[in-house]
Amino acid sequence: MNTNVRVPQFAGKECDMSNWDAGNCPVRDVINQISGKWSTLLLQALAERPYRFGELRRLVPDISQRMLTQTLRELQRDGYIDREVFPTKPPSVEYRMTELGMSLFLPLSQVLDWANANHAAVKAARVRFDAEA
Amino acid sequence: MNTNVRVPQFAGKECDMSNWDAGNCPVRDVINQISGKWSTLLLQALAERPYRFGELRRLVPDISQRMLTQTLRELQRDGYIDREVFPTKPPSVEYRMTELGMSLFLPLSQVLDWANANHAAVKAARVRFDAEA
DNA sequence: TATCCCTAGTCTCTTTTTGAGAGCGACATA
DNA sequence: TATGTCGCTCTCAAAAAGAGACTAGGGATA
Repeated sequence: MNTNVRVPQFAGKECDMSNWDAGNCPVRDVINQISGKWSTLLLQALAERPYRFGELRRLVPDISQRMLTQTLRELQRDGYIDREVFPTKPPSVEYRMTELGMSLFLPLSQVLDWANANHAAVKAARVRFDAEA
Repeated sequence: MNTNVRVPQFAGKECDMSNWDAGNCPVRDVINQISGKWSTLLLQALAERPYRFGELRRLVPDISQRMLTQTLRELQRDGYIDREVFPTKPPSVEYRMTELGMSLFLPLSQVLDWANANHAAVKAARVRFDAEA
């Protein structure tokens, strides 16, 4: 076993590459949850204001109920959102972001901004790649 | 069709929620690619220095060759990394980050830093959630 | 009164994605 | 001769995701 593993720098901090296996790496443990297909989308919505289940479903038209429930539960489990049930006649459930979720969304929104700003460049790269292949 | 859709703010910019379906949303188009299980991990590695295929495989022990090849191709297609083949006797292939990739990694590394810093809080939230369930 | 719809899910079934592992071809080492 | 190295690709099994039916209890509609 190699103990002299390279230690890459990013943003001034170290990341121990000797434990990049799933179990030990904090980054992977956190990122794997929020890197799902729907997670960032829901975080983006809930960062703006609280939403109810059905509202989120209509907001993201191509998510299935199954994945919406599941993704919300995972985000709740990791402490990014809260789930509040109101015992109205058709029962209603509201999801809202926590402090932790907001603190995550701060850097995350920078990435979303980057995506907006550089979408054209990415699309151009795809065209180039597909042309020469 | 509802044209008066709420427009959430994040980081001072607008995101048109009326096209949150997969085809039209720039954010989803960009994010969906880099939100794979392995993408951020490989970007993180290649942000530090160029790596060869086998090096990456050893660095991320639990990735399959299939997913490593596939994820690298996708990152290459979107213009984040370059692939250079050296016709040595056992052929060697080097992957290195592009300018575009580096510009993405700038905000992305902020999220990775957040993950490092808040791993404990996330784990605590999980324990709390699992206890009351 | 019978029928429908609303809510926030769960359950089942099918399709897509991922993982585990073999094979490849040319050359180096033991 | 046998085995290992390189960067893949291929096949088959397992896991994850998507589509859609079903639930309960009350309110509105016909």
